Amino acid sequence: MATEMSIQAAFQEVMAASGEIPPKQQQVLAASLALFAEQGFANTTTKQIAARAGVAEGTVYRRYKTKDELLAAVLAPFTTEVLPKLVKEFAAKVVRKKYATRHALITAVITDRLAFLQENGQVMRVLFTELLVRTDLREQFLARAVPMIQANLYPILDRLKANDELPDWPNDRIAQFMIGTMLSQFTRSSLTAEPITTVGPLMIQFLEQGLAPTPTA
Amino acid sequence: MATEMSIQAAFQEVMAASGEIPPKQQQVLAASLALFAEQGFANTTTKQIAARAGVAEGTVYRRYKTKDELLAAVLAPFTTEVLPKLVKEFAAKVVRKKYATRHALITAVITDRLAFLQENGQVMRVLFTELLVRTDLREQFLARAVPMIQANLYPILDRLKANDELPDWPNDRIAQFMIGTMLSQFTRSSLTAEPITTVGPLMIQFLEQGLAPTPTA
DNA sequence: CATAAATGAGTGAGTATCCACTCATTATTG
DNA sequence: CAATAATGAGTGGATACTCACTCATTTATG
Repeated sequence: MATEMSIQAAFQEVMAASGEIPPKQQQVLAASLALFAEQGFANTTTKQIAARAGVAEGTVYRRYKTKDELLAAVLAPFTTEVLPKLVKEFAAKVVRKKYATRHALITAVITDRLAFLQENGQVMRVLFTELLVRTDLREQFLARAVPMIQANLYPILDRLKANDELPDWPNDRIAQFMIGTMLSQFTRSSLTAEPITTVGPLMIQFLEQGLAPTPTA
Repeated sequence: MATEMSIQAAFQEVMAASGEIPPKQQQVLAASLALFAEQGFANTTTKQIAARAGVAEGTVYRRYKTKDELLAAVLAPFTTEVLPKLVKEFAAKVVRKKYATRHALITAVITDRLAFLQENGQVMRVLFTELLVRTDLREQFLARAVPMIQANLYPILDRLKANDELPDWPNDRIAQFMIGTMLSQFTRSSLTAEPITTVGPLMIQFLEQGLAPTPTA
């Protein structure tokens, strides 16, 4: 399952970091993630989690004392491990290859990040849904994600602007257009279960044109 | 409150349609909508609804026999009354004014629909959140919304394509880019509580460029 | 090496709480 | 006074969470 790859990896890291996590606890985490993604957090019972994990209900509470802690445990590796790593890897790659053109940047962003979205579809969905409803989680997430994007993406945008490869719009708007376009496609794909890859080329073209610098420079 | 205008209007229609709805029932509907938007459906209790509506808990169940019916009652007018009317009004306006250019169309869409999104922010949010989690609701909604868009927006797109004002992309992709761009801005605005109007001009420019026809025609 | 002690993951029946929903009773309206 | 609306205490079922106990594995001891 390509779907679980990245998160599996994240769980591995957490395991390695904080000693051993026994296999049943991993099953609990995996079952929680799957059920939260399918039904939403609030509609999932600890009984269901135990059943899908093939575990007694008490086991669910062994390591994580509340259902909310379970949600945090499922989401945390994503924001603290996966997301930073992938943003930085991406930035490093872009910088290394010295993408000079808008086309190169956007192509890289789209292909790379679409794959990322698809691989982490489950967590993305849980995160997204809960962010809409939980004020605290939202603030916490934004406090992490926004600076990360500012530090890694904005310099690249500035460079391209200087080279007249991007219009002189605020960085957050440019980022918004890029991220928004991708997320809207991701949402649609994940709801209709259609493969997201087919949309790639058109998105690239759309973004490339949309983010063309205005001649009034 | 500009926020409640359109929905208030929709509730009015439903009232007129199916006899009288006593004022306390309207308070119940309004309270439900507000709480669902703030906390999500699953995290809202009927006790909370009664409290906010200034009503006894039994009153909540007077007209709507289950909590799910209450959700349906809050959402239904949106999809069956507000949305169709606004789509058709929009299409009629566009056709009447005979927008020949991409710029005119997009400007009209953005200004019009952004105002619409903002006015119906609460319902939009509830609908959006629940669509992510409830399969049945999703199918039901798509079965209504998709044909509506196809019938009203696609012909306009086709005409513009014929006039070389739009690229020869599938209509659903073009619609996706437009709707996605707006929704992403709406989501951001509604989460950060920043006014959405400030983004309008940039969105228009971005979409206009992004949807420019490719010279390879 | 054999035995005892300690550890801690796992269990599942049990509990306190919460919540959607009911209904007998009371207030309101025409 | 009839009919409808509103009330709020009450109910059953579900759900998050607990706890006394088991048992396999690891560690200490003579």
